[in-house]
Amino acid sequence: MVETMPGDALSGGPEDDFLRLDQQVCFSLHAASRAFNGVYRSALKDLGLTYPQYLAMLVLWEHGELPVKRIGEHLRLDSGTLSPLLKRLEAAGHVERRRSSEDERSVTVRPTEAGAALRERARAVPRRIAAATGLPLERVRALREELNALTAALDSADPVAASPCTAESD
Amino acid sequence: MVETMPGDALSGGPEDDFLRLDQQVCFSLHAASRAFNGVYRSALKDLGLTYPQYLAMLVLWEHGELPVKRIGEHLRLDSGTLSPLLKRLEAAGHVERRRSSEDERSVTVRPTEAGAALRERARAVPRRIAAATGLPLERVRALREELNALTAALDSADPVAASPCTAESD
DNA sequence: CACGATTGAGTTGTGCACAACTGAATCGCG
DNA sequence: CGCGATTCAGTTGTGCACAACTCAATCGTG
Repeated sequence: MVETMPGDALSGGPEDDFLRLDQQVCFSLHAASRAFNGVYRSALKDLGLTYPQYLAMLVLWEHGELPVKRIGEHLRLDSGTLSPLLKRLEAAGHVERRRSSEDERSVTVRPTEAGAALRERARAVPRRIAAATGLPLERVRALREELNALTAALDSADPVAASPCTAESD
Repeated sequence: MVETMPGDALSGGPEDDFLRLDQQVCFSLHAASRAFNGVYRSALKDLGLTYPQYLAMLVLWEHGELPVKRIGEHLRLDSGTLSPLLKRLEAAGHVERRRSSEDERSVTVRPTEAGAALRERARAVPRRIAAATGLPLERVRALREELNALTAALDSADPVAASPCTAESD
């Protein structure tokens, strides 16, 4: 019977280095994302928003009024995630949803007055987050660029998750 | 009645730049994490593992046998997340759980033979992921370092999410 | 030894993410 | 015009993440 002990001869190949390195990258990303989420959780508690709800409000504050579809494009989320999220934002009085009269399939979302007022209170949030990162702004900017490039690469490499028409079909 | 139009005079302050930049950083991280998840979803489909389950198996493959507590320390996850995840891994026949005889509170988890065998098939995964990132290994390593530093900073800045004894109490 | 505090795993409830699907509205081509 | 294909929002089901909690085992100190 073969014992698969850690550090054994069985796990000495370069494949395992790959495995280990790889694990670090994706896991670091995963952990950093959750750590950010935790800090936002604290920062947003006063506003009664979760982090994804905050992202949705950012989009709406910036664009004023958008169909669900457009919000999804900004956040890279589909209706399966957005519909319940927006319903919760509506229940909390932050947004208003109504069917478009031009296209009855579409639902237009926009901040209520209370939702717009919330923006003022949200102004304090980014400062807290920036302080928590402990990084200079340039560093943050560089990191952002790299992550965006990485996301684009991953999306285009994964024909399932990416937009169906992204891959060249010629 | 005040219209809060996008790009209006109301949103011209430096606060909004902060808001916008901030949104980019955390959101980029969030999006990259989800993009990674999507690629792993494809790569792990054959193995019948989700991405978090894969992470747990990586830890177990490396260490051979661990109590739930230790797995949680490696992955930065608590029992609320791990317990159901490990039960699913057990139901799939990948791991075995049993109460420690030394400390009846503790549950020791280790790969079954089938779970250990799965490792061989998992060796193909990192290559696929590395290819999908389209980044050279050095770049990946640098990114990992930065993300780890960021996570550490965020954890220490958030007294709730971090270890209760992290903050100095003197 | 006794008893309060702590530790470890598990459960419950909420919310996010995503695949797969439904159903209605719209589009487009014959 | 008519009818199949597409688009959009929403629903369902599964799984992860986390807060708050339960409960039993263990520890520490008197």
